[in-house]
Amino acid sequence: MVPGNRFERRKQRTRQDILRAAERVLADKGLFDAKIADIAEEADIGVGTVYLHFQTKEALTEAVVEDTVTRLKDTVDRARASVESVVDKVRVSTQALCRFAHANRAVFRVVFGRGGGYHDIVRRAQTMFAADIERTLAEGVAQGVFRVGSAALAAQALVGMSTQLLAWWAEQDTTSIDEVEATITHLTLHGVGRTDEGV
Amino acid sequence: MVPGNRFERRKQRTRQDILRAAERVLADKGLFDAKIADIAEEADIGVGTVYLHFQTKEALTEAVVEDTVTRLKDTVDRARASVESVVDKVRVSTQALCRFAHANRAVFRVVFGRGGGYHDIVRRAQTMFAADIERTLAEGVAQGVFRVGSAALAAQALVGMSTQLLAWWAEQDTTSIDEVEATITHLTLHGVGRTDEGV
Amino acid sequence: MVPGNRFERRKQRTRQDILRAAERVLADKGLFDAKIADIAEEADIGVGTVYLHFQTKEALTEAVVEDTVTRLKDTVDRARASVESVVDKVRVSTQALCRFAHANRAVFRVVFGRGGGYHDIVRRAQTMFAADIERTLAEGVAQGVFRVGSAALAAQALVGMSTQLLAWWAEQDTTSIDEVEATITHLTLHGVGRTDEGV
Amino acid sequence: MVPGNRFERRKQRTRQDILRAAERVLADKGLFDAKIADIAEEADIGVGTVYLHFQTKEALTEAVVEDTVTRLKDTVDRARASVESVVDKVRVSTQALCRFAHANRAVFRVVFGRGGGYHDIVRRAQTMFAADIERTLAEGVAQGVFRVGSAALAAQALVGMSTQLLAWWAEQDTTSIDEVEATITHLTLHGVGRTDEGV
DNA sequence: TATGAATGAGGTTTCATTCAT
DNA sequence: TATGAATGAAACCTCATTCAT
Repeated sequence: MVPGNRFERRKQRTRQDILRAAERVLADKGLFDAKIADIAEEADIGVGTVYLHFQTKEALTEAVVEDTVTRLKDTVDRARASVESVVDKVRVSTQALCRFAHANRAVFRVVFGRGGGYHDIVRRAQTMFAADIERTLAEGVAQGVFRVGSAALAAQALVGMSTQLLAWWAEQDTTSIDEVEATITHLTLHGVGRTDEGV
Repeated sequence: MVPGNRFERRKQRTRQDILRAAERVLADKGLFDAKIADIAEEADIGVGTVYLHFQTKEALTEAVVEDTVTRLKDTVDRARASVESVVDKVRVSTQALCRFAHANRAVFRVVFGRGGGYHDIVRRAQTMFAADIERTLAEGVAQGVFRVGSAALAAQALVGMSTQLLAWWAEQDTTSIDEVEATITHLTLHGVGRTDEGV
Repeated sequence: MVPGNRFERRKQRTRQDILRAAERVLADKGLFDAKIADIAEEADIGVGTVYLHFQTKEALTEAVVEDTVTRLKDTVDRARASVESVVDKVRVSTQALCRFAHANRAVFRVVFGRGGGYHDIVRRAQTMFAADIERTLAEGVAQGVFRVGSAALAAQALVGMSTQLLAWWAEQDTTSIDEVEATITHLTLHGVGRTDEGV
Repeated sequence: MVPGNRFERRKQRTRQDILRAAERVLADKGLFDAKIADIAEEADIGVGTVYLHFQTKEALTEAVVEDTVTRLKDTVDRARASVESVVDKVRVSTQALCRFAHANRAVFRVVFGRGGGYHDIVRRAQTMFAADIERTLAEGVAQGVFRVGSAALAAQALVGMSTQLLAWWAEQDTTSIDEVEATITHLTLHGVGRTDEGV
C-alpha cells in the first residue's frame, strides 16, 4: 500500500538481479576480467543501474563475496550447533561445507578459487572459520579426544585444506562431492596414518 | 671470452635483474596492481628493455612464477629422493617446503598467496606436487603404512593444506616456521585424532 | 476558488520552491558542480518533478539567473527614476545595486561571481545595465557634468567594476557593504584623482 | 650530446604543443565544454600523451591559466617598474595590460572572460594585481596626488573594471584596443566627473 | 641492446533525462 | 501532478605495448 514499499521492493529485486548476474559473470570470466558492462548485460539492465545499487565495482564484488560468505557461515554454524561431540562437529561442519559448495559451485569457485583470496573479505572469512574450528579443536584436546600442537595453526591448516580441495573440485567434473567430503573428514580426523594398528 | 658470450652474459644478467625486481614489486603490490613501469623502475632500466626480455607482461609474471616453482620443485624432489621410507618422504618434503618458504617469503606469498591461483602455472604446479605426493601415498598404502580413500584426492588436499598454511604464515609475523612445519607434518600423518589410545 | 486556480497555485508554489532550492545549491556548489538531484533533494521533491516545471537543467539555471536579474533591474530602474540629476542617478543606482547585493548575497555570487559570465543571460543583463548607464552618461555629457571619451565603453567599464567588486565582496566577510558603495560611487564620479586641487 | 637532454627537449616541445592547443580549444569551446580528446586532436597527439604531461584535466587548464597569468604579471611589473610617478605607473600598467590582451586575445578571453573566475588561480591572480595597485594607490595618496577611501577596495574595483572591460572587448570586434586603454586610464584617474571646472 | 615518450583501446564512473507507476 | 528507479551516452583516465633514436 505504501508507495515507498513498492519502490523499495522493486529496487531490492533489481539489486538481487545484479548480484546473481555478477555471480554468473564472475564465475565465468574470473574476478579481474569481469567488466561492469558484462554484468549489466547479463542482468539485462543499463550500466548506470549497477551504480545506483553499488558505489563502485569493488563494492559490487565485495557484496557478492560477502553474500556468499555470510550464507556459508550461517549454514556451517547451524550444522555445528546441531550436534554435541567434537568429532560430530567436525563431521557435520565438513558435510555442511561440502553441500554448500555443491549447491553453489560457480560462486564457490569465485570466492575460494583462483583470485578469491585477493579480497580482504575472503581472508577475514577464513579467519572466522578458523576461529570456530580452533575452538572445537581446543575443546577436543581438553576432552582428550584430539591431539594437536597448536590449535590455532591446525585450524588454519584445516580451513586451507578444505577450501583448496573444494576449489579444485569445483573446477573439474570427475570427482563426486561425497568422495571429497569423505577425504576431508578422514584426513582431518586421522591424517594419512593407519589408526587400526592395534586391531 | 668470445664477445658473443660477454653480450650473452650481460643479457642474462639484465634478465635476472628484471626477474628479481618483478618478485619484489609483485610481492609488494600484488599480482594485479603491479605495473610494468613499476618493475622497470625497480630494476632501474627502461620500460622498453623489459620487452626485450619478455614478450608480454603475462610472460614476465609467468617467468617469475615458473622460476620459483622450478626451484621449489627441485628442492622438494631432492629432499624426497634422499630418504627411503614413505613416512620419511612426507617428513623431509614438508621440511624442504617450509625451508623454501622461509627463504623465499616474499615470492612465496606472490605465487601461493592471494591471487596466486589465478595463474594456470600455479595450478599446474600444484598438480605436479600433488602427483608426487599421490605416488608416495599409494606406495605407503601398498606397504600398509598409510590408509586413505583416494590417494589422488588426499594428495590434492595435502598440497592445499600446506600451501595455504604457508601463505597465511608468510603474511604475518607471529608464528615460527618450525611450528608450521610441525603442524603440517603432524596433521598429514595423524590428523587431529589421538593415535595413542591403546598406549 | 475555482479548482483550476488551486492546482495552479500549488504548481506555482512548487516552482518557487525549486527556484529557491536551486539558488541555495548553486550558491553552495557553483554553477557546474550543482546536480539536478541535489536541487531536487534541497527542495524536498522528486527529480522528475523538476522536469515538470523546467524543460532542462539549462532552463532552470537560466530561470534562476533571469529571476535575479529581473528583480535587480526593477530595483535599479525604480531608484534611477526617483531622482532627476545625472549625478543623483549614479548615486542612487549604485546604492540600489549594493543594497540588492546585500539582500541577495548568495544568489548574487552565483550570477555575477565565478562562472556567472558563462551564461548568455548574464552577459545580456550586463549589456542591459550598461545601456541604461550609457544613457545617463550621455545625458551627463550633454549637460556638461560628465566627461568621457566613449559613453558606451565607459558604461561597460562601470558595470564591470561594480559587479566584480560586489562579487568579490560577496565571497568574503571583512568589508561592510557601505564601504563598497562609497568606493564605487567615488571611483565612478572622480576616479582616483584629486578633484579639489583648486579649492 | 647527453641523451637525457635530447629526450628532455622533445618532451618539453610536446608539452608546449599541448599548452598551445589547449589555449586554442579552451578559447573556442570554453572552459567546461573543452574535452581532453579535443585538445589531443588539436595538438595532433594521443590522449594518453596529455596525461604524460599533466596529471589531470584540471592540472592542464590550471597550467594554461597560470602560464598566461605569469606572463601577464611579468609584463605589467616591468612596465610599472620603468616609470617613477604614480600617475605614470597607472598609465603604463594599463597600457601593458591592454597590449597583452591585444596580443593574447583568445587566451585572455578564456582566463578573464566567461567562466575564468571559476578557477582559484584567476582569483589569486586578481588578488596579486590588486595588491600591486593598492600599493601604488597608497603611495599616491601619501603624495597627495590620489584620493581614495580605501586603497584596498579601490584596487579591487579597478582590477575588476579593467579585466571585465577587456574580456568584453575580446568577445567583439567593433572597438579598438586604444579606445579601451584610453577609457580605462581616464576612468581610473578621473572617473566620469569633469575635472576642469575651474579652468 | 637500451631507452622512455608516445599511443589508443578499453575500462570505470557520472548525471541529465525519461517513463512506468 | 508527483515520484525515483532506470537509462546510456559520453567523459576521464590507465597502462600494456610500440618505436624512433
